[in-house]
Amino acid sequence: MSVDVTLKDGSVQSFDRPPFGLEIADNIGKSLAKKAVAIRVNGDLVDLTRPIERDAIVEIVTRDTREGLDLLRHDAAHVLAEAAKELFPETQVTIGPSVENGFYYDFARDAPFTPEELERMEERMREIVNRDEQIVREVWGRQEAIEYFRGIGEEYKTRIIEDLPRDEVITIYRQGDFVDLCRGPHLPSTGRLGKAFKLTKLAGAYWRGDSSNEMLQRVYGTAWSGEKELKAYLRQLEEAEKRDHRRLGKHLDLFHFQEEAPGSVFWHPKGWTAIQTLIRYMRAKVLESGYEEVNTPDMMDRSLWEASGHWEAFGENMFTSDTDKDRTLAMKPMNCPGAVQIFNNRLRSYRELPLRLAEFGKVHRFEPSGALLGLMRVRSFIQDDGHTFCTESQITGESKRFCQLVREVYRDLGFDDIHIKFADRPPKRVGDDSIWDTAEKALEEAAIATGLDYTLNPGEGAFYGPKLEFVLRDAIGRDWQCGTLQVDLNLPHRLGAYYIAEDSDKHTPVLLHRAVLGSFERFLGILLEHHAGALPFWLAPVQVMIATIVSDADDYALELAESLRLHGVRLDVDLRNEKISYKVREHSEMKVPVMLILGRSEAEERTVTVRRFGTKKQENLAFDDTVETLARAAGEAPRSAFRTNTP
RNA sequence: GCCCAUAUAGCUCAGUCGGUAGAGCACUCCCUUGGUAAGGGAGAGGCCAUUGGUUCGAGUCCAGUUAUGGGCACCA
Repeated sequence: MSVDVTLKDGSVQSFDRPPFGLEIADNIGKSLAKKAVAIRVNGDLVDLTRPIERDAIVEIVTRDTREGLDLLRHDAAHVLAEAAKELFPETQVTIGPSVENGFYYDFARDAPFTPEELERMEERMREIVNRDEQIVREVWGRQEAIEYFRGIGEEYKTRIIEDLPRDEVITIYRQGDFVDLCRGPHLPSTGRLGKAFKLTKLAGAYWRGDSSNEMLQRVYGTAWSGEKELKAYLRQLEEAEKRDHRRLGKHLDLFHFQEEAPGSVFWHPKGWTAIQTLIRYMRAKVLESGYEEVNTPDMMDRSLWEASGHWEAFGENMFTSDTDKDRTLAMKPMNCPGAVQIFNNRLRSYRELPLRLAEFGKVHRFEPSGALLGLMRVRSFIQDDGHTFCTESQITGESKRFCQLVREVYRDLGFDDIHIKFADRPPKRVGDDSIWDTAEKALEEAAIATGLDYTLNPGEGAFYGPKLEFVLRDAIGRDWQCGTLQVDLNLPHRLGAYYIAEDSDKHTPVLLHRAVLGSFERFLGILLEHHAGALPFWLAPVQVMIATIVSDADDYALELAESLRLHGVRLDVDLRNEKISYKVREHSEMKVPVMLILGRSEAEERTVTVRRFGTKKQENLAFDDTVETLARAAGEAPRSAFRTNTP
């Protein structure tokens, strides 16, 4: 019996018996064999140690590919499980997949692991790698597997097997004395894992991801194809930590949190300036896009929330007040019911549609304590909210208009890498399928019209309608979901909204909920991390710092400051008795976009030395030119503004 | 909400075996007027998150609470 395998380059290797992936790799080259982690046989990933029984098209998968790395990480999880079982035999294993940047394994045991035990497990993992144990695949009978795992007290593994489909082939991987249920494939031996891994953290995690189940002990680790990659990853973590908006918020004196108001921000003057600048910008953009701005009450009677359905669905996350003994008032977690009241306040004609109401409303949500995270997840925040009342046939046009707005805003704010997620009908929903058809088609058409990438999230829509979600990628490659467009086929009806159509009858409008930035608080957090704290000129709380070299220049500095201030430039003056290098250092650390440096010669010649953030270059300008340039920059739209922080 | 960790000066952090709290930066004052990332000196600043317990004695050990962080669950 002979087997021919065809390689990626079209060449063929012939064997007179079923070959192993390892042999094929070896025939191609030693270095490839060294990097190989699996082989792709007619499209399926297969162990390097498994014979290839018949002719096939094959491709060696190496550790430096996406798939190879996943496999490597999965192996790391197995080695971790082996280490845990050796050290703590009473611990039960459950599941251990590869994840982005690494892997984890969930264990069941009475007491959580301690940080010391984490270290011991990592040491043991290195021993297991050094032992270079063969990893052997075996096919077992279903009953045999259940009895085996039950016999050794592995209840979770037993349950996993019991829940597998009847016809599933049960495969077992054996490495040393450790035997685990696994689909595979795996490396030929533990030695191939290499040294580029590290256990990183301990966490609790619910069995099967369900909070009503017991909590397991999760051990996270990271693993890479080589030590260079591991180091690069650890460096990247450090970089992300430096950009952490919580650190920057403190350092740049933007905001703080304190115990008395968990999840709510104390905005300092500089932080609030940035927020207000963002709001001003968004206000101009939405007015330009055909919205009118409204404002609705922060607290409204419980009955309204019952009518809207919020009380039942989200009541547990709403703050309430019983100051008035006779009624319960609730803080708004969303602005939409208020917007509907404005729509309902008088009879509406179809001629008014689409009616676009924008609201920069502050909402309060009682988020679970464990969910709070700096500015990213808070209990009260300002939304750049908007509600459009329209007819079914207007959904497409309105959606396109909104997608256009989102694109412009994101581009203005410096985000060019954007994609859209389209969430269509969930199994449980309200409304006829025909109107879902219309709504989904409208959103999809609008998404396509943007020319941006979009992906389908099947069944992820809200019960009241499908939605688009706008995701942007920041400077260090992280994705943030910010904008959203949701069609609501439910709320207008629930709150009795209607308009008089051409046929003189009452019709229920469709409501579009939409936000571009989402929450101003969170978006500023994203901007801070994106820019590593160095906000662009138009957004910087302090745009210009005037620093003197000698006190003889003080009067001149104050004159320049006054002139710039009159032209709308946000600035500070540093007349302190300090050396100029000291001042430069300090204001550079505060990431002020422009420093104007004044010494004796500037004062005498009525010039200004300009130093922009991120560069050491100095520029000497006349007094009037400086004022004019900076005044123009301060008045300009964000995108075209004085780009000072991109050297 | 659940699991784990953490909480010391405005900030970043040290504090051994339980014996009355320390550094650097920032701040105030003095000297220095110096040309592009830290000039020098002096001073002030702490109910060691909070409540209780153990102890002759607690920043330190134990328990509760709160907040924060990392995860899980949640995210209208």
